[in-house]
Parts: sequence; structure tokens; C-alpha cells
Amino acid sequence: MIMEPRLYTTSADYVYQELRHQIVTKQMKPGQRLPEVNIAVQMGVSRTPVREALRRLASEGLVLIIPNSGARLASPTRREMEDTYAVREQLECISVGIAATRISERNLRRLDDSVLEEEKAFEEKNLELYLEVNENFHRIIAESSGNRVLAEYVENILARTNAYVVFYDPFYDIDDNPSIAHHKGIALALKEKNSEKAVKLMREHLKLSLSDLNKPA
Amino acid sequence: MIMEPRLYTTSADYVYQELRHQIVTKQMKPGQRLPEVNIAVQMGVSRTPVREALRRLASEGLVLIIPNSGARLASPTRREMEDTYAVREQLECISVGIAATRISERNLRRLDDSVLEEEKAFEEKNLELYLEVNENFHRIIAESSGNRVLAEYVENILARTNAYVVFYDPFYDIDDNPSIAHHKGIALALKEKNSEKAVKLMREHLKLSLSDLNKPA
DNA sequence: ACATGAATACATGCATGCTATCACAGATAC
DNA sequence: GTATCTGTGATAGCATGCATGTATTCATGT
Repeated sequence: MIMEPRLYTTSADYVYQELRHQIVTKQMKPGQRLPEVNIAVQMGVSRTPVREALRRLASEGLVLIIPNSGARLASPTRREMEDTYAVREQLECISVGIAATRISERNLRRLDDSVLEEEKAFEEKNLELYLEVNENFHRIIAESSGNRVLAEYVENILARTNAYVVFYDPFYDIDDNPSIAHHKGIALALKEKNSEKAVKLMREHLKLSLSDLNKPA
Repeated sequence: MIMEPRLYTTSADYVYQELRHQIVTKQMKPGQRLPEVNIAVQMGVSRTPVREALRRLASEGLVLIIPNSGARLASPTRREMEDTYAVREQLECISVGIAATRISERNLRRLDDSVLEEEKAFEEKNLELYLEVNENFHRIIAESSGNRVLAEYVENILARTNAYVVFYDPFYDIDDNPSIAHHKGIALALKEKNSEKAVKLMREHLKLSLSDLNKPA
């Protein structure tokens, strides 16, 4: 499996992606302090781009910044996760509902591809790839809604919820991953242009994702 | 009327608020370039806090940043505004629906106060105050939902839509402002704990707000 | 007149150093 | 023992300078 290198245009972008990577791959503990200098030294850059990356992560709710005090990794409570999923449900349901009425053939194919990749990543137990592809599935749907603003918000909340992986293990039930089956169902509903069905399945899918957060990390 | 000074903890925060003020009070044209140095000189600070403020505004969709090139004020198309309002409708409807089931007496009073202030600001034709109070009405409801994440997203989209004031004149119909009447209706529905009614009124209210964007600036 | 390309002016991205503020430990008072 | 004060170290906020990339202008050729 060839891991394509992360692409970035600026140092700040690099730091952002790298930090996000470290969070998702459980290299950091929720609530831990994130001093600018430490990160700067570790990544071989100055504090400036680190500051920028931290603020971006803060806008996604992954990092908490206290003025004049510093940044620390978020440590969402069970309640906060539920709240986040409540919002995500709203955004994604409207997103998939609209997408069903206007998704292009090309995006339907991209959706199928993404499900295939997802299965592969799951078999290989490649956590990072799995999350990335999983996220991509939802991203394609949001894009297909044709509402740019909506897509932007979905993107933001995907970043939040994906970080919650720190709290659970998506490979816990070794042979069983209903999530992929759900994605297949949603993709099918979109092919059929069945808006109601797509929304219903998406809602169920997200309820399940939330309950997954109970699986041991 | 005593205009309380804007409060801020850091220079970056000051620049952020000041820029936002200038946008809302129509001192800047949509699409105009926003060079860091210009702003820095104008506000008597260095480029660093200006950069930070610009990125924050970008996360609210008010400013467009092109890497290595610069920032410019957003110039949303009619389509983008509609898209934004579609998202806002989703977020605010769920927000007011939940709020109706659990809003505190204290917040009900704050809501009433905010409507009164709104009427006063409208009579005085005080644009900035009017917008601030208007925004506050929606903010109180979002807070009352008890969902912090939802409140955060509502806050963000309020910032976006309020900036659209650049494109229209809320005092265009001199004697008539149905928006305030709507707010009264929503506040009443909340008092009655009538969730359905509150959602319905909020939806109508936002549809109207969107159509208001046709009024000449 | 128009397109192409080089030169120049300009703006951003980043590194670095200084200053103001905060967090924490130890001391002091009660 | 608890609470409050105080000093010291650590950390973020900001200013500044340099390097890099972008936009604009103007010359050149067709």
C-alpha cells in the first residue's frame, strides 16, 4: 500500500496536518498541554506557523485555547460528543437529502470507489486510511449537495468527530463493521434518487457512529 | 444612549472586532483587498495580530484568503447568501426547537429585554446597535438549547449573515419592521414552551430575512 | 494592436527577539 | 491546616527583519 505523502502549501498547513495526524493516531492524550515551542522544535519550524495551526484546530474544536495561557488538546465529555453528533446529524441529513436530488454520475462513482477503499482499509486494519476514506465518503455527499456553505460546515464537523476516534477503537468488533454496510445503503439510495431513504439511512448511520464511541479505545 | 466600548483581551481580538465593525458599517467594499500592512498601520499594531484577525474572519466566511497572495473581503453572490441561509435555517430551527423545551426564566427575560432594545435601536435608526441586539436575540436562543456545539455553530453563521448587511438597508421601509414582530412571536412561543410553533415562526422569520437582502443598500 | 516576457514593486510566510502575562511553588500569616 | 501573598520560571503576544512568492508594469517582438 503506497501511502501518498501529505501535501501542503505552507508550513502552517504542514503543522496543521501533522498535528491532526498525531491526534487521530492517538499519539496525544486528550487535555494535554500543547506549548508552541515544543511543537515548533519537534516539527522544525518557528512558533509562528504553529500558532496559526493551533488556532485553526481550535476553530474545529479539537484544541482549546486560553488567551495568554496556552493551548491544550480538547477533552470532550460524553455530553459534548452527543451535542456534536446532534449538530452533525442535522447538517448531514439536509446535505444527503439535497444530494439525492442532484448528485452527478461522477460523484456516484466516487462514492462507490470510496466504499471499496473503505473495505480494503478495514481489512488491512489501517486506521488512518480508514478514517480518511470514511471522511471522504461524507465529504463527497456534502459536495454533491451543491451548497458550498453547507459543505464547509460539514467539513468542519467531520474534523471534530473524526478526532473522537481517540476515545474508541473502530476495529474493536473484528469482523463486523456495520458502518460500511450503511455507506453502501446510502450510496444506493443516492443512486435511486430516493431522498427520504437516504436521509433515514444517514440518520441511523450517525446514531450508530455515536454509540460506537462506547467501544474501548 | 451610552455606547459601551468594545472590550478585548488581545490586540488580535481588537483588530478582529474593529475590522468586523468596519465591514458591518459599510466602510469597506465587498471584494476589496485587505493588505496586512495597511490594516496594521491604520490600527497601530504590527502585522502579526492582523494576520490572526484576518484568518479568524476567514473562518467565518467574511474574508477570503489566498495563500501567498493575500486577503480580500468576501463578495458573496446571491446564491451563496441563499446557501448560507439554508444552513442557518437548519441550525436555528433545531436550536429554537430544543430551546422551547428547556429555556430558563432568566433567558426568557433576557429575550424580552433584547426585543425592547431592538425596538429602541430601530427607532433611533442605530444600525450597529440594531444588528448587535438582533444578533443577541438569536444567540440567547442558541444558548438556551443547552447544546454548546450548536451554539458555537450558530454564533459562526450569525457572524456571516450579519455581514450581509453590507448589501442591503434594514431601515429601508422606514416605519415597518416585521422582523421585530417576528421576534416577539418567537419569544412568546418559547414562553408557551410551544416547540412546533417556535420552529415554524423561526423558519418564516429567516425566509423573510433572506428576502430582505433585496432591499437597496 | 496584441501577445509575450522580463523586471520591478509589492505582499505574504516565516524566523527571531523582546515584553507582558500567567502558572506554580514556597513563604508567610491566621 | 488553610488561605493568602509573593517571587520566579515558563509561556503566550507582539514587533520586526528577511526570504519567498505574486501582481503589475513596461519593453519587446510579431
